[in-house]
Amino acid sequence: MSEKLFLIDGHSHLFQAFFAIKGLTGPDGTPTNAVLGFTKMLQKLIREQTPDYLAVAFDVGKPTFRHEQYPDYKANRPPAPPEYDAQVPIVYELLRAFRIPIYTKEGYEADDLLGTIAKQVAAENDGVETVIVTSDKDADQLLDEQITVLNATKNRLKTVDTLRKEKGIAPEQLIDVMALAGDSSDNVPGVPKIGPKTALELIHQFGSMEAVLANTDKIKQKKRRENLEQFADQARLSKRLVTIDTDVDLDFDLNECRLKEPDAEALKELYQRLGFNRLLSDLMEPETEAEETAYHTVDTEEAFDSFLAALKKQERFSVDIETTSLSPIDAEIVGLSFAWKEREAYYLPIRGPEGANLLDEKRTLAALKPLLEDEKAGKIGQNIKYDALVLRNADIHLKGIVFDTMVAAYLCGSGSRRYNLDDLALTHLGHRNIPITDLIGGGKDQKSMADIDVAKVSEYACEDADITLRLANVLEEELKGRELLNLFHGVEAPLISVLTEMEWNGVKVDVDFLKAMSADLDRQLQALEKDIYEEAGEEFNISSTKQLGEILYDKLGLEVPEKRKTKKRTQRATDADTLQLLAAQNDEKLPALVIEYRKLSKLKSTYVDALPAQVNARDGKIHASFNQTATATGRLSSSEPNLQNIPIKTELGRTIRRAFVPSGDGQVLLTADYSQIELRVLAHFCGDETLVKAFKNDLDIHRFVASQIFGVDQKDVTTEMRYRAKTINFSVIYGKTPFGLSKELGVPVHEAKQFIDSYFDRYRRVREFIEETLSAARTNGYVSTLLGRRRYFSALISSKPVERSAAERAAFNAVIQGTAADMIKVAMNDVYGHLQRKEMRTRMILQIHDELVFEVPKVELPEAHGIIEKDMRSAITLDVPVKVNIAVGDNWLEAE
DNA sequence: GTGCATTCGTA
DNA sequence: GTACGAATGCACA
Repeated sequence: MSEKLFLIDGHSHLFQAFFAIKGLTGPDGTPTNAVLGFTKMLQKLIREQTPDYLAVAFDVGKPTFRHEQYPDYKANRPPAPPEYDAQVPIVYELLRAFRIPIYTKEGYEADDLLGTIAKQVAAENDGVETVIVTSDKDADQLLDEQITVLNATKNRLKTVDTLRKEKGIAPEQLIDVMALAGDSSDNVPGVPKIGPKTALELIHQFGSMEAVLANTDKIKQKKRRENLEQFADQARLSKRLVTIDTDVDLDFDLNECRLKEPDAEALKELYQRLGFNRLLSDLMEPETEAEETAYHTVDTEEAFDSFLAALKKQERFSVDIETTSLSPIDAEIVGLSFAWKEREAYYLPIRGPEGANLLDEKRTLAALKPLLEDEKAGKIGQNIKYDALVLRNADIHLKGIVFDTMVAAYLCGSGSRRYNLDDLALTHLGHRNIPITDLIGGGKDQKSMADIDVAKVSEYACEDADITLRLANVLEEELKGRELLNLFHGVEAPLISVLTEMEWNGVKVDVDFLKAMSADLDRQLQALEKDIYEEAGEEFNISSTKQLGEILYDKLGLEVPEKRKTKKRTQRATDADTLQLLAAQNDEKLPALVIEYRKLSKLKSTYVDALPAQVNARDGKIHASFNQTATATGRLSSSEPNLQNIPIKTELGRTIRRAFVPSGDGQVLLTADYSQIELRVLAHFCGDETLVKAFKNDLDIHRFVASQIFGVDQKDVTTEMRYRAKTINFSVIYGKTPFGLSKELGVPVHEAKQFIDSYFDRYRRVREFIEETLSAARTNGYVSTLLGRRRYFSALISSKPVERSAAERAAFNAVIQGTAADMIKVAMNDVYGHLQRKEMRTRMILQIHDELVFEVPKVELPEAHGIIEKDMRSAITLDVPVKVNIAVGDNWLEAE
């Protein structure tokens, strides 16, 4: 078992704490905020990381060797505030009380000392791993097999591997990247026009800075090449500045750093003086376990056998899986925890540090598989879709999902939008969990759970299973009280398995097609960029709304169109509508060019370049997340990437859909979308005879409404009339105001008001239904969808008209949008069930609010078509017919 | 680095 | 006017 040395960059943490905590002083008025933050960090580090050795390094404010090379080094740093300086000696005192050695050396920064110590320890002590604790990313250059870098505030551990994964380079190459890019906060010059991204690209391409500088002839971009040639020496200087000196002449003794018990008396005295009462009381009496729990680690075959026998007897149990990754598709199982009785739980360790007692992965999973796949054994989880996906990776199809605390809490609709276990435990159980970040950190490069001490993971995992179980019991009652049990057990819980399967399936993407498209867009963008600079008379960042505004309104002197300030009124608007106006009102070509530029760069950055980066290397597919607890109305959302906003409205944009293809030979894509679902829902709810009849007769609803409000025959409806009717139809669903409609249609407000009035005159029931809905909502405090999904509102009775109207619009819309969401969710469950029972190979791969996309083996096409159409149409019976349009093609573009 | 603001893609 | 998520720039610490 190797030993661990933790080397802390003192100022890095002290400074962070200084800004993170505000206005804290001791009894005598001395500022103590930074000291408190530092102390907490230190305690947490000692508690959770169990260092064997610990040392802290500080900068001393004297000029360093870097200043000698480059007097402007860090010249733009404002001096530290006096409240900060005053706390440095206190931290020295604190560290002495903790009996932790402090290292400083004139002329050097803390980084240099940490680097020197780390490399020295690595060279001289085989068994000692060094962890550098800092939030300064410069330290990443020190990474090697025995040296890692920990950000203690974020609890994120960097290793050679994570650096390679993240940036695709080795630690020493990082120096070159930083040298080329420079660093504005340290005033390292770098090479002009080369930022971190470009620098990384160059190093990828050439391997090192010197190689870049020697091969500038291979660089296409003129300006970039010139800069690299002209500023080569500046790059070399930058490299000297950013390189951490690992060869400082320093008296270092590892033995001095061995962690000792703190000097309790000195610490007590210090805490007292600083007024750290909480820490003081912790020091006096150890924390008492508030709740008696029985958490067990099952780490032998015998223990597992009796555990499994007990588990089999349970009607329902909670399950939680610890893994090595947040992304289920590449997660490896670290362990599983189970609970069926409150305050009791079991943890099955599968992976752990060297030497830990573990269960065999294959045998354990094989033994659990029948039970996990047994529909009759009820599974309870927190975000159990994640666990289901992890198990799916191990070829276990989790069945019998009866409760998900995250989904239940979402349905109960606190509107909090945060449904993580820790918050739920706090609000529903008054229990404070061990935060996961305490164990493995947060963010995207978390420390691997597999490297954490099994006993610790066990405690954490058992708590999770236990808390999940206890939460389920509480939330089930809450659902009941809100009459949400049917919606939960009938729709949302079954949907979890459907979403699991959909995410697991993923969607195949033609990367080559997108790559070609990217190159094409790139050429067009470069040409546009050139034209724009010419029109503007200077180069600027076109993507910066601020800079663009300055060019348009200040330099070119264009007049700001009326009502064209941005929402928060911080700037003058430059959105597409505004630019369109500017183009129409002025002689300048610039606005139109910028519109075009924006269009292309949006497509390129958001889709054409972003999608290939999301493709999973193992199967060439994108596995987006379909989130069940993200929206206020009951819709799903999609993320990483969002596959619910793939372009369709413009010719160029929609060609992106050509890249979405079936994953196997002999398959096609099938799309099935609800026609006018929200208007049908509206017609159903309000029961307006005319509207209902129009749908029963399968009329073009916009044309029909146009003929009625403009008083002409349907055959005489012009394109313009239909367009206006369509806009009004949508306005109704979104909560109409004459003002908004006038803007949308480009007609005067009074005219827009006339449209709305004549709409409501014609469809009286719609107006009445809106009034009834809002009246009930004011009484109840919530609105309900057809299946009883609720959304709560408080602003409906606000005395501020702006707030009140906004709430009214959202409330009414939530009924319509939410009911449509209910319908497609039911349809998804039904279709999935049917496909499964018939053992078909047709797979659901996407949901876009009113549309489902499947990949279908051609031989199954007729049957799949029939099932999908029927299940979608009959998901919920309305008083109007439900229409489903189905199309088939070799890719998503052709299947529309 | 984080969070806000702006913009823009979808239903 | 409803409901989202992502990319970008930029000010903030």
